[in-house]
Amino acid sequence: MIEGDAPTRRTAPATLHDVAREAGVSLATASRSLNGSARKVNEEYRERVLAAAAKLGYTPNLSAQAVARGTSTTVALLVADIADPYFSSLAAGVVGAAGDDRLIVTMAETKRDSARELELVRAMRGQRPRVMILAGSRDIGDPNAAALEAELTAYEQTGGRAVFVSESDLPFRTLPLANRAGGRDLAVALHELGYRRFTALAGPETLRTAHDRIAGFAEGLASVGAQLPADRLVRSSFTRDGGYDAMRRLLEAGIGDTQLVFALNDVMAMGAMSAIRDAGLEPGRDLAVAGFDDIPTVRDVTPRLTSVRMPLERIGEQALRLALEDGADAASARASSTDVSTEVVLRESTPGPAA
Amino acid sequence: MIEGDAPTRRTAPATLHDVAREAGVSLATASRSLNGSARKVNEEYRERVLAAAAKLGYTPNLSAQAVARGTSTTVALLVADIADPYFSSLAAGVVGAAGDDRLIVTMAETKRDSARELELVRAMRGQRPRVMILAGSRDIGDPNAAALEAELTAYEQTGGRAVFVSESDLPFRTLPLANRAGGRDLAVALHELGYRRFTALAGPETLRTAHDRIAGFAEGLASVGAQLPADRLVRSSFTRDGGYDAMRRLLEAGIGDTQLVFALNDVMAMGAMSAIRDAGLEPGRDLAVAGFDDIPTVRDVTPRLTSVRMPLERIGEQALRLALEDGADAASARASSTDVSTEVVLRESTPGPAA
DNA sequence: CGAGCGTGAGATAGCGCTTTCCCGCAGGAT
DNA sequence: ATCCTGCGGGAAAGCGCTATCTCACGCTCG
Repeated sequence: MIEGDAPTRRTAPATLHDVAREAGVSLATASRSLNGSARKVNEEYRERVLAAAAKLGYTPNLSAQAVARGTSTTVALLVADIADPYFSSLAAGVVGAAGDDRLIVTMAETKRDSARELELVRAMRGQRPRVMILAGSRDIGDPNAAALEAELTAYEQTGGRAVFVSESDLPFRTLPLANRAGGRDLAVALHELGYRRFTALAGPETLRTAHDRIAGFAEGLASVGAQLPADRLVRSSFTRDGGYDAMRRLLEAGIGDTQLVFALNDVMAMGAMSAIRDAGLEPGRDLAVAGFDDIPTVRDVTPRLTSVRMPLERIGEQALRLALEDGADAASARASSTDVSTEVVLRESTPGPAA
Repeated sequence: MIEGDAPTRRTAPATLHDVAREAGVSLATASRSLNGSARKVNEEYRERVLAAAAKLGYTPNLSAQAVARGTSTTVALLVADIADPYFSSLAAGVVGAAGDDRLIVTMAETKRDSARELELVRAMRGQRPRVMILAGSRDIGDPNAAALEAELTAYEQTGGRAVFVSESDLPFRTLPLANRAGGRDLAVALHELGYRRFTALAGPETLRTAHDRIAGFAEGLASVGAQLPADRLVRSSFTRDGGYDAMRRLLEAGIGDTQLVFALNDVMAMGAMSAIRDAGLEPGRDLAVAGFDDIPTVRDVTPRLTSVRMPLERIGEQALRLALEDGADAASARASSTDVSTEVVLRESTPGPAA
């Protein structure tokens, strides 16, 4: 047999069949030995199978298992932007929790486009994932909402479980985030520090998360007799550059008597601080800034940023748990939001107004 | 038929079989219509099938396709820590590029543990991914290296493609990162600014990436007649907290005549800057700081951080491209590193030594 | 001492697909 | 007219598994 010294050729991966033959047992026995089925198998056989599997470097074909079993071990995760610390922390939580349950997570980016999101949901359905976690925020009045609902309803009818992180109007399991309460608490805390006149750097008007945070903030101010006038809102995109840009425009238009700028999330706040500096002012001293989310890096910016802590990794874990836990109808299945409650963290970016 | 008003029950997803029946054609025809096989199918039949598929909300079962075709459309991505901006940017690049090719990416975290990494590679092999991207840095003298090599060799023999991002000693496709050259350029640039006495905040001694950056930095200094004494190296973990901690220890021990601290990556640098501030000093003015990677947030810290730009998203894309492109033997298959070349970005954290 | 039974290994029927292979049916060449 | 060819639909054989079913074997029990 002159195969020469040709390099080892491409071979098909070892199959269960190969293992069974190598061990001299039936396919059924091999399968039972390697995955701990309900049935018992003779210890001697079991060892033979295990040895054969190790020898051949056998790894069960997950796809085949999924087909045969009719269930997969996949978790599908949809985020707006992976590079955004908010989503990457959340993803870390999901991936971590999934690993504990030996689930595999597949991930895709919606890029904040609901049409794209819809398309992705369709595509991911093909994986027959056990759960699907939608972490991008919802748009109010999203024209694709109905289609998305239909798609997810179909998905759930076929045994899947959809979970939204943060409020949605859709009838699926939801991990509510305390955006509103957080906004409220922040407003009260800032008021207590002595701040009275605020301007908000808001995300797109339709973004549910942005809406809730602003609404909460306004409520909080109202509760202490202050207010956030409607003209004190600058709209932009929900990103770092959006924050920078909004702040720049605000400064150009004149900040009036604003004492504190509330950016609706930390990355926007960081952009805003840079814009403030680029205008020759000192954030914190000349103009206070507050953010939202408390992403890790806000501890390392100067001045350290006041924010509302969202336990992002934990939220990711909880989202998966919520999806996995059985029973209860979707409507009532909202995680106890105490688990993911927020907390205002006051730092140097809000030193209190000049005396 | 009295089904009552029972809520719609859980049903199995529509199968290709259902679609074929609905359309009144054979399974084969349905399959051919929905996936554009080599064979043509009568336009009228095709439309009937497409209509039936739409009506039933059919989505092809990817697992079944993978089993039948013998190939998957999965990309497996291994990173050290998803929440780390370095890896999340890289992941964004991979996910983006994968989306263009209609590939699905599954993701796992090694937590910088090579034993865990090995285990994950094994597990992911079960998915029969088309490519596997290992993005965590290699350890020099990693005791699991041989086992990893064996595992990946087996993987490639069965038709998969493994790619390392950044240098490894293992014989697989590699996307080399210009860690050494970047370190060299940085050293020269800093020297040119007038800095002469440096201390490095290094990652673990065994981390290949850290090693290369330091080595390049030392080389760069040597090339201009300066040097980095061996006792000017503080070891710690490769994270933000590692940077903070190393800097704290350095300050406690006394920084001597050090003019500039070179943190081996940006998150460490950010930690270090916080440590400097917590010690009552002003980064940039009292002690210059330089980082590496140029992650997005370094534009927003104060002072803005001097760094070496690594086009992370692009690197992620390239890694996938490299994995996908066929031909050539693994050894020679290294991406042209010009595509992912680095660039020193001087900013305010290195204003030049006091005159 | 034979019927009944639990045990556990093996054969086999799927799971939802793809992809041969087979065949009947035009249409062109002879 | 006859033969061959190309075309395209359908039957069916897998793909790598799991789970049901079958069945031989060694027991216990009356």
